[in-house]
Amino acid sequence: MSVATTSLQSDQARALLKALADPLRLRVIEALGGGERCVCDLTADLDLAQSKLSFHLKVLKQARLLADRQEGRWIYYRLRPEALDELRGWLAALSADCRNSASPCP
Amino acid sequence: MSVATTSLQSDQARALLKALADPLRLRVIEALGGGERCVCDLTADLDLAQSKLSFHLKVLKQARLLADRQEGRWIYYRLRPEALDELRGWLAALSADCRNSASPCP
DNA sequence: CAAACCAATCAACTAGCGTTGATGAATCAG
DNA sequence: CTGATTCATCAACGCTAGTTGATTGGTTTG
Repeated sequence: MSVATTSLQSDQARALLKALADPLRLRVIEALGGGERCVCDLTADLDLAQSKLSFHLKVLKQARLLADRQEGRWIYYRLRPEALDELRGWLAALSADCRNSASPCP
Repeated sequence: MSVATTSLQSDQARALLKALADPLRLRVIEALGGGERCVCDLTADLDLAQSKLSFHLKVLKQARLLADRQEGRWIYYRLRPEALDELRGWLAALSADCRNSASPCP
């Protein structure tokens, strides 16, 4: 299954990369690496101001790296592995064809 | 083969992600996806101010995404596929364990 | 040698991103 | 209904990263 979902456009890849390229967001991502968590848990575990966490969750969600669901007054976030896999595919395509030598300049 | 070179530290991953998460640098990366190029070629192809390109090449080189070599007065840059592969490994590890459901909050 | 060329570096400026603290919206308990 | 809880949103601020134009260093050519 999963024949490497047709590789990302570079703009989409860039959006994912940008969303991941923040230390705090990476901590969030890794905290969710073990499975779904609610915001209050994340706030406590990562020792973050609530509005700060909320801001970064929004960024990650807009990049479609996270999905969320509401249950009562709690909101649970989870990683979307498909997004990570798409990015992996994009990286794989990139590293495939870069071993050629240069056409000499002069 | 390649048992996924022991996965990156998250700090190292972050450095790679940050270096990649810039539109101009992505254009450089993709321009080098086809093989080694000299700076003057890149400047022309990407239609960039020389100092601007130089700045971004430096960032990419410091992140060890690029390597360079000098030949006369030209300097050739090339992609380091190992860096991309390390990042891919890191992403793979991340997407492996994130399908658990939450421990309910209340 | 001097002149031309390639690329890196620097200082000054700008803008976008993340932070902070307060406020608002939605849900639930009493 | 009232008050408490959970999370999102907002405006103001500060900082860092990228841009710009000029200069410097190093190499080749005449």
